[in-house]
Amino acid sequence: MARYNPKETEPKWRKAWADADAFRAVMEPGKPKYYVLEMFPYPSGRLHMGHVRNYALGDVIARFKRARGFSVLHPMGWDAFGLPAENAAMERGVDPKAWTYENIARMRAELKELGLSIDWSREFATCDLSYYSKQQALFLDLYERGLVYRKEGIVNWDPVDQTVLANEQVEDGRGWRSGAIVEKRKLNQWFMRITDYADQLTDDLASLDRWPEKVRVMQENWIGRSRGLKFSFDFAPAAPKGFEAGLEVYTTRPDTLYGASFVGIAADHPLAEQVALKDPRAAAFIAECKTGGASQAEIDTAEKIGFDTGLKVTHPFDPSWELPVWIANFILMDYGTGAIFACPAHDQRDLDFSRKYKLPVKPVVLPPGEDAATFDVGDEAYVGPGVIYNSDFLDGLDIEAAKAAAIGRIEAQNQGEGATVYRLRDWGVARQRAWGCPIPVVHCETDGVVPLPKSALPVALPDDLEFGKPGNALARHPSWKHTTCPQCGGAATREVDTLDTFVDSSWYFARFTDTEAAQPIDKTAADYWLPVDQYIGGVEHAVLHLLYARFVTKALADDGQLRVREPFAGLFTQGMVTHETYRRQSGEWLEPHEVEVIVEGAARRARLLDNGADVVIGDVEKMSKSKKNTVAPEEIFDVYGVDAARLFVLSDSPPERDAMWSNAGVQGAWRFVNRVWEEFESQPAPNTEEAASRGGDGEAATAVRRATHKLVKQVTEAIDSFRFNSGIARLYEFLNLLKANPAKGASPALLGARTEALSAFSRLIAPFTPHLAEECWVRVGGEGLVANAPWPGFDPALTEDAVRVLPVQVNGKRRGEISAPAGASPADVEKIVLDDPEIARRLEGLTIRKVIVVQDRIVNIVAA
RNA sequence: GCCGCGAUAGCUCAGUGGUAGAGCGCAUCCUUGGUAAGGCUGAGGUCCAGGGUUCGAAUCCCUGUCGUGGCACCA
Repeated sequence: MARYNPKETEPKWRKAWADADAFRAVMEPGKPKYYVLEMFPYPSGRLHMGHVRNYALGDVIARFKRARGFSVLHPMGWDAFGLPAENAAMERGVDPKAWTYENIARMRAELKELGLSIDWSREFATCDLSYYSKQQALFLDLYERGLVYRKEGIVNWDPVDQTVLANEQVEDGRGWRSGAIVEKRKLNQWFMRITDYADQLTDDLASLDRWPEKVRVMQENWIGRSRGLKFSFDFAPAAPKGFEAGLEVYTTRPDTLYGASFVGIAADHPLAEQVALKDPRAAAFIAECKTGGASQAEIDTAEKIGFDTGLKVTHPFDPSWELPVWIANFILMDYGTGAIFACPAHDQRDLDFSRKYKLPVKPVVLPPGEDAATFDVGDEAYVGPGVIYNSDFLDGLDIEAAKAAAIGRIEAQNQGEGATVYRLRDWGVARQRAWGCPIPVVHCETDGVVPLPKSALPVALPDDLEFGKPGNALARHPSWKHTTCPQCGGAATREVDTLDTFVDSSWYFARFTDTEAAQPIDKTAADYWLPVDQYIGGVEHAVLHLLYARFVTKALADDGQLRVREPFAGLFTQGMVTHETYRRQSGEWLEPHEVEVIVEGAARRARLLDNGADVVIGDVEKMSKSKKNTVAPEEIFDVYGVDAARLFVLSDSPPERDAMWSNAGVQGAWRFVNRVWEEFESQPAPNTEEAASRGGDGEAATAVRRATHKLVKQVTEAIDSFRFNSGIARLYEFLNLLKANPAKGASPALLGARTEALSAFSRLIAPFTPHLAEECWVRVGGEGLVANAPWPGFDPALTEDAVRVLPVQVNGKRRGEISAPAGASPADVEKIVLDDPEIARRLEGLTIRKVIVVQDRIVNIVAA
């Protein structure tokens, strides 16, 4: 008997799919559509196990939906602009474009080896002129709608990558790629008005019922909508210059206004700067605030410090009540108005500050059950519910009513109004990099910033960029930027900034619906295919990419270019692929293939393959180059075949959790592949006589038939609910059942049942191990490709057993079992139970209080 | 600090009110012309802890412990 040979069969079937053009997506009116998309890869040049898992997961869905009769779109492309290409150019003197396209070629070959059901005719890279020129047209559309603008602003500057970063790209005060401490710089910058959509982006999260709750919460927190009151304090006696209108503050707790203790402003507030001009001590204090570290740990532990400006403001509800104005280091200029009123009794930060500087602390919210005469806050601010007191006209109200009343009074006094404030800032989209989509705008001495007309597109990148030194190679190109102004015809220079690569990825899913269209987006194709029914990728994009894509989709919908207002109806965030780590005694990391793991009973140890030296087995961690705990997919494909690798990453754990790669695990999957093939080979080739005898009686045949129908049901449900690992577990079990009912010596009835079973089985494994499935499908006499075969159905009647074995409990303890027909009435079952001699023996001397029969499940007798 | 998630066999995980399961690993035995293999059989579990609801709890509720992810001086 021939061992299953993936090296022969796998390429053969990939060729068969390509020859048949099996995965071309076609718009078919009257047929339900399904758009499956995995987050497209950055062409780093190497496929890693994370990719294998991501694309295998998507492929299961795509193949399953195809078999279920959907018209499926499952495309692939490349997120190809970005810094790594420029870094490679700088380090190795290669051309970023050539480097990128070579990487794409290599990764495409590796991806194709995975046997994915992808429509490769739609492939594109974001660095293709045919893509980014369309993006330039979209940029102009958004510019025209006022959603793109330019302003001087303080930006995050990454000194290592020499570029501006969006807020979302700064983590703990460091650049998300370089890890360098981010500096604040004042620059002219391009922004997209994502804040215009802050409300929609928050509200529409509720409609994304097939998104993980976790991601929705993260986006909601990121947008950070809060409702409160903006109002101005009047100065007493006289306002400083420029503040005649008062000092504007924002609060979410207007109900606690009578607990006010002081007013605080950020160190970089304009008023603080003005005070510093006259008072050197204030200037020194502000300088001190700026020396604090940027990392989260430093911010957390930073002590609250303040400086009394000597200025006073009057309380809005009592002109005779004066409050001091302090500069405080814990107030942020870029949130709200950069100024607050402090109510220490009900805000921990204000309380810490007030205790330190001996400022008054007056509680105004009385917790339930406390006595107004004795209640006091110690060192812990009270932020819970309660009744307002010590607060004049607000006394006796609950918190929500008091908020409304206070806002009403402020509005009546014309001192301010209820306001909604967001944490979200506008999206800075310009990058000072050459390997990106050029911004289609020129700078003219006469006309200023002038967008190009669409007829002047595309603005192509030059092919002869010099990457010898850091900085923007586009800016220092000798001729590229020199052009003429489309308005006055005079000399002008091109914008040398390029777009953030997150712009590239915020509409690519729409381009996939028609990659040939002259317009950026073909309305007919987009209306047919969008939204993406199932989007799959890493949770690390929960905020950045997924928020930008939602914003751009809404903006394009408002521009009439898209019908959908949300791009991704379903989102699945898969876990990472992890692996054990290994180190020498000296602490150096070791690659898995340098190590031999030895199992001794329950214990495991490891040694170096070279010289047998002891190796320390470390924690299981995400595969990473730095810890050397990676396994190259190519090497696995070579040894075990693609199907075994796919099967293992899919079977190991639930898709949303981390999957631990292990050699033993992939070997197990490989053994399964072989055992499956063995089972198909042991079955006599189908002929009409046997096909006619399908079904029939005989206990084994019936058992196999029932198990088959149950299996179809279980696997179908498992795939539908993204529990691929448990679907595969059922397939493992089922194979064991087939082995227990072998073809050798089987009755015609059993052979028939086996034929039915194997036919279903070959289709059920197709989403997971597509090559093996094709081979099995041929063996079982299937017509055409299993990739085109319909999903097996099941007979619900056959998924249930006719006779049930019911456990019998006495007082909750299992005391025996009885057999009863499925669906037997409680009275009938009770009779069977009470007639059972073993049960009767257990009940001797006891009085039966109650008999509980759960149909087809269990019987419990309560007795004393 | 706030919001999640998890804890079930040695490992990775199913099981969401009704007899505690799978794969891998481990052990015994068989096969030694599927052989960097295959097969039979088996051992192995206070379902994290405590309390509650229930005839009945791994499952529902409460409290706690440990691990893990995200957010965070956001007024």
